[in-house]
Amino acid sequence: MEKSWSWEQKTLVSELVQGMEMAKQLKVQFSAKSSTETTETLLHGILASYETALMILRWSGSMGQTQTAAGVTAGVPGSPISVDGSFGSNEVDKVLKDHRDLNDVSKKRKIMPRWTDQVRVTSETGLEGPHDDGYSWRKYGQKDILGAKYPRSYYRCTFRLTQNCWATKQVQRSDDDPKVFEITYRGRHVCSHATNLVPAPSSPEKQEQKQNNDHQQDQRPLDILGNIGSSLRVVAEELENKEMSHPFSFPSTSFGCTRSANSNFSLSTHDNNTSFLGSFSPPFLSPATPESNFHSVSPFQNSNFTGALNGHRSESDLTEIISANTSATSSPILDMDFSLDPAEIGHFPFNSSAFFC
DNA sequence: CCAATTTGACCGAT
DNA sequence: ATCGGTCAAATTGG
Repeated sequence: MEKSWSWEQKTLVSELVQGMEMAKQLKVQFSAKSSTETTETLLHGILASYETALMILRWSGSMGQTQTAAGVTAGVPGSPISVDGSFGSNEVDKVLKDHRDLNDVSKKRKIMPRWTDQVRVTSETGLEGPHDDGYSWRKYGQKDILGAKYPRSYYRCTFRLTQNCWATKQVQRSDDDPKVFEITYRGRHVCSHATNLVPAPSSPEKQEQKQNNDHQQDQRPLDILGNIGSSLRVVAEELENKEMSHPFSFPSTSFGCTRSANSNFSLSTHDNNTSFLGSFSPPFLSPATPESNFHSVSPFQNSNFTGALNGHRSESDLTEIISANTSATSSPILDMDFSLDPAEIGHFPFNSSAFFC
C-alpha cells in the first residue's frame, strides 16, 4: 500500500520532471528551428510524460477512498485535472459506474480512448517512406460499413498476447478522396516498441506491403498509412460521449514506449499476478491463437506498468478507468506539432502523439 | 511449417 | 432488427 503510494509519487515526480526537461529542450529546438523529427520526438516525450503523470493522478483519484486519492489530489491543487472540474463527481461517478459494470460481467474493454487520424496519401505507391506508426499490426477483420464505399479493416497489435498490448486500430478509406485514410486508434500500446527516435521498424512494413502489393481493390494499401508520415493530422478523437464531457484524453503511447529507464516500474503491486507474461489471464481472450510462440521481447519494462496499476484485474481495468476519465471533447483538434504551449497542455493535454511510440 | 490474412459467423450495443 | 466489432476456421504466403 504504502509502497505503491511512494511509487506513484516517485513516478509522478519523475514524469513531471522529465516532461519539463523535454519541454525545455523543445523550447531550444524551436528557437533553433531544428528538424521536425527532433521536435516531434520531444513533443512525444513530453506528452507521454504528462500523460503518465496525469494517469497516475487520475487513477489514484478514481480509486476514491483508497489510499492515494486524497494525497495526490490534494498535493496537486490546480492540476490539469481540476482545470475544468473534469474530475468532479461526474467523472468519478462515471468511473465508478464503469468499474461496477466491469465487475459485474465481463464488459470487456468498453470505451477505450479513441482518436482518429486522417492520413493523406501522397504517392500512389505509398510504399516508400519508412514512416510507420512504429507498431506491427495484425489484421483481424474487415467489414463493410453502411454508407461507406470502402470496407473498414480492423487491426490489433501483434503483441496482444505476448505483451498484453490491447491497442487496436481501424482503417477506413475515405469515400470521396480515396487517397485519404482515416485511421482510428483505440487504446494505447503497452508493448515494448520504442521506435522513438529512429522510426524504421523492421517488420511492420512487410506485412503491410504484402497487402498492398497487388491484391486488388479491397485490399487497402495499408502501408501507406503507416508510411507516409507526410501529412497526418489528428482530426478528432473521441466522439460522442454524452455522459461524460471533459476534455481529457490519453490517446497516445505513454508507458511502454518512451519510458526511459529512469522510472523503474518495479513495484510490488501485482500482488497476485506477478509474472504478467506467464500468468496473465484475461478473462476474455481465448488462448487459441498461434501467437504463443513469440520471441521473448523484454516483456517487462513496459507491460509492468499496466500490470502494476491494476493489481486486481487485468489491464483492461486500467484502460477502462482511463477512458472513463478521459472522455473527450468535441473539439480537441490539436495540430500535432505546433501550438503546444504549457497552457494548452493544461487544457487539452494529450491528443496527438498517438503515433510514434 | 509457421505465421498472417481472409471471411463468414457470432455477439453486443443501439 | 440492424450495424459495427471481434472471433476463429480456412486459406494463403513466405
